[in-house]
This record gives sequence, structure tokens and C-alpha cells, in this order.
Amino acid sequence: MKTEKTFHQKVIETAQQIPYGKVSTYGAIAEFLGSKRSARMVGWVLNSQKNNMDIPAHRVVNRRGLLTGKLHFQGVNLMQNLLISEGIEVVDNQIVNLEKYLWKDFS
DNA sequence: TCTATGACTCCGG
DNA sequence: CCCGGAGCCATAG
Repeated sequence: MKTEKTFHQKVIETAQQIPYGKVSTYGAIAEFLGSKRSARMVGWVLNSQKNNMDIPAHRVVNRRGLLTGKLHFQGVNLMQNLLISEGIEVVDNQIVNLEKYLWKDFS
């Protein structure tokens, strides 16, 4: 059987494209995949692959820059800590100057 | 096959 | 910007 690239595999590949010090949104990834409305699926995939350390899921936030997935992380402070560690300003579970760090130039 | 669920997003107030 | 409601798509059971 062929293993066609499933949605969640595409999400993984896309998420891995986010460089250090940058972040992206579920909507941006979903849009890149072809369906802007499937942003929920992006989160669903990350949830399924959350044990996969190869995915920088901490660089994926919702449209407002809010760390929606932080509660699903191993540690409640892990996500915010990682972002700050990369030079990203995070206050009250939200990224400051999201536009400045937003990565939407997927290739 | 159908139903339920979700780390979202958009719209109107 | 916050709140409530609706839409959308893929996976699991």
C-alpha cells in the first residue's frame, strides 16, 4: 500500500520549516496546505505528534499569537520558556510583536 | 457509514 | 479587544 502523504505528514513537514527565532500560526500552515479552514487539523496533528521532538510545535501559535497549545505541552512553562529562549517576547501566554516573528514564507 | 471531537478562524455585536 | 455562534476538514471509534 502506498503511503500517500497524509495531511498530518504535510503538517509535520511544514512545521519543521519554521526557523529558529520565528513562529507561525495554525492558519498560515493550513493555508499553505491548501485549506485555510483546516487550521484545527494542524493542532490536531501536533497533538497526535506531540511526543515527536522533531516538531517545533512551540513555534506554532494561534492567529493572535496566543500560546493555545501550551497546556498540551509536557510542561506548562516549557512552550513559553522555549520561545523566550529563542529571543521571542512572550507575555501572559501571548507573543509580543507577533508580526515581527511571524514566519509565513513556506517553500 | 455516521457521529463526535478539536493546539482554529471568521463574523457580528 | 472580548464574547458567542457558525463553519471547516481530517481522524477515531
